[in-house]
Amino acid sequence: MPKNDAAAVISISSIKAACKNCTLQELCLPLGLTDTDISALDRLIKRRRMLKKGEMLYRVGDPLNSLYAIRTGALKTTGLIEDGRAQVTGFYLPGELLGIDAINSDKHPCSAEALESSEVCEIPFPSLEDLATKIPGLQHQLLRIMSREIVRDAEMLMLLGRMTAEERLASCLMSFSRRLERLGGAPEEFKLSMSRQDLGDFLGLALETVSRLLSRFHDEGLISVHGRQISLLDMNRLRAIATGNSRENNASA
Amino acid sequence: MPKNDAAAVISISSIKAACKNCTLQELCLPLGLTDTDISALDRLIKRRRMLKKGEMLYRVGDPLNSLYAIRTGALKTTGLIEDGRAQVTGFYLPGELLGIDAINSDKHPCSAEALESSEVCEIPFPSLEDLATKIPGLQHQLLRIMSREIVRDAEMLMLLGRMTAEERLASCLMSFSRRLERLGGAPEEFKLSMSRQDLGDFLGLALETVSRLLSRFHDEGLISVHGRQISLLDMNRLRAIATGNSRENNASA
DNA sequence: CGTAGCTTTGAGTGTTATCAACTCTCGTGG
DNA sequence: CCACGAGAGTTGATAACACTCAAAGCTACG
Repeated sequence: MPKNDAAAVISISSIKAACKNCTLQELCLPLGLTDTDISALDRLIKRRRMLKKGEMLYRVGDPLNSLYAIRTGALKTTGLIEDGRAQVTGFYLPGELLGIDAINSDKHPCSAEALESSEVCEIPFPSLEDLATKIPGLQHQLLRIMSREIVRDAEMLMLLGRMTAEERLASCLMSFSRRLERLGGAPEEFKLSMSRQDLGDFLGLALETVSRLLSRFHDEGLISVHGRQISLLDMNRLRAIATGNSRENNASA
Repeated sequence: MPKNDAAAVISISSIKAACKNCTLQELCLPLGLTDTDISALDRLIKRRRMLKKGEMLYRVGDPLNSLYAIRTGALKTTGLIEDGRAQVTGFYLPGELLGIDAINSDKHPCSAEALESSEVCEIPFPSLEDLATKIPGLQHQLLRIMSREIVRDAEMLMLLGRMTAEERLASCLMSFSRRLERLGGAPEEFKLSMSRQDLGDFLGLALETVSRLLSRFHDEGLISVHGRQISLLDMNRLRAIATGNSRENNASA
């Protein structure tokens, strides 16, 4: 059975413990640190935690104890409005850091749920903060990661505020592609780990709209869709749509 | 003439230089620092910079040299999509920190423009980072501010993704009210420093929609609008609208 | 006091949500 | 091994909310 949840996103061979041996090192916290610094960071990592699909890593209101670096799998974070409406605030892939939005109030302002079997590194926050004062490079890396999150959120604001449904979906597909490529995967072939509903809740669209759009992109030869398996067939046109560069020469069938 | 641009947002009497004497201390970077620590921080602040209405503090792509703490006035940050569409990614009031989204790439990913005459403290970032390694409290405060920004962005994501135009505007008004109150101003009476266009570009709405909605809120007795002068007359109902708690008992006139 | 920009208001349109039915997929148990 | 059922996804019809275009009123500044 080559069909493996975790492998769908990226296959990582080194299950060895230490950050030192982790393929994700270049994306994660230790980027740019010396070997001795990484060892110090290593000692902090409390344990690796396995999550099954649907399992919650933390919930809204939980106290902030640790940040989580994703090793394998995929998670989503969700905020809540009282009435049924849900907003998915983000999808998180290996090498990305979860929980930094809790630093402000010492409580998690959103919930994090595994979209597939996932493995995360738990990093006790007080220890991390303490270590960061001793290792300037680590502090800088922490600030950079938080800043990147802010930039990414700002991009989402742009997306939700000013883009059409078509542009949002194209944007989202390109984003997955880019991030997967960074992880060493094929940038034009991947399996979505989230439902159409999740995708819609992320993009501010009804799940039906997501479905219709995927079908349309498929019909137009931009992508190929088989359930959650996606192939990007025409990245250039997709990119053009995502960046709004297809508003005049719009070849809408 | 009591009508003063800066005073419209908040009247600050202490124009004295040091953070030590700054009314905004409790909102800004020095929060929770000891006197000696604040003095150290003080020595960093390069100069206070005055901005006229419409003046740019920095533009997309400018290298990150400093962060900016707002003393008086108000600014907006804007991202850009090629074709005319603009997204206002945030409005910034006194006590708030500008530029932290540039840490990730050492370049400003958005532009910042003064909405009225404003005064900002310029904080050279490398020095700040350096000092933060020496003062754990400062590092923590920096992380907290960045985390707060992430939380606020996530709230905007919710707003843009799942809220109706009505809810967005109510939300926005309540946000201004809350932030102004924190600054010591009256929470139900304020003057918007931005145009309907800016408001629309922030909320993901057409300026006409913003205008219509303000008129409707006015007619319904929720607020009073005279140009940019706003009074919140029924905060409770406004809050209910903002949080989506008025979806059944909707008293649309 | 005139002009330019901002704001309001109106009419018509379009994109996307909603409601609804049907199909597909996959896992479970007979 | 096949049938069944539940959840996920697709597709269609209809309607609403917010956009666009347009014109007139207002404000503020030179």
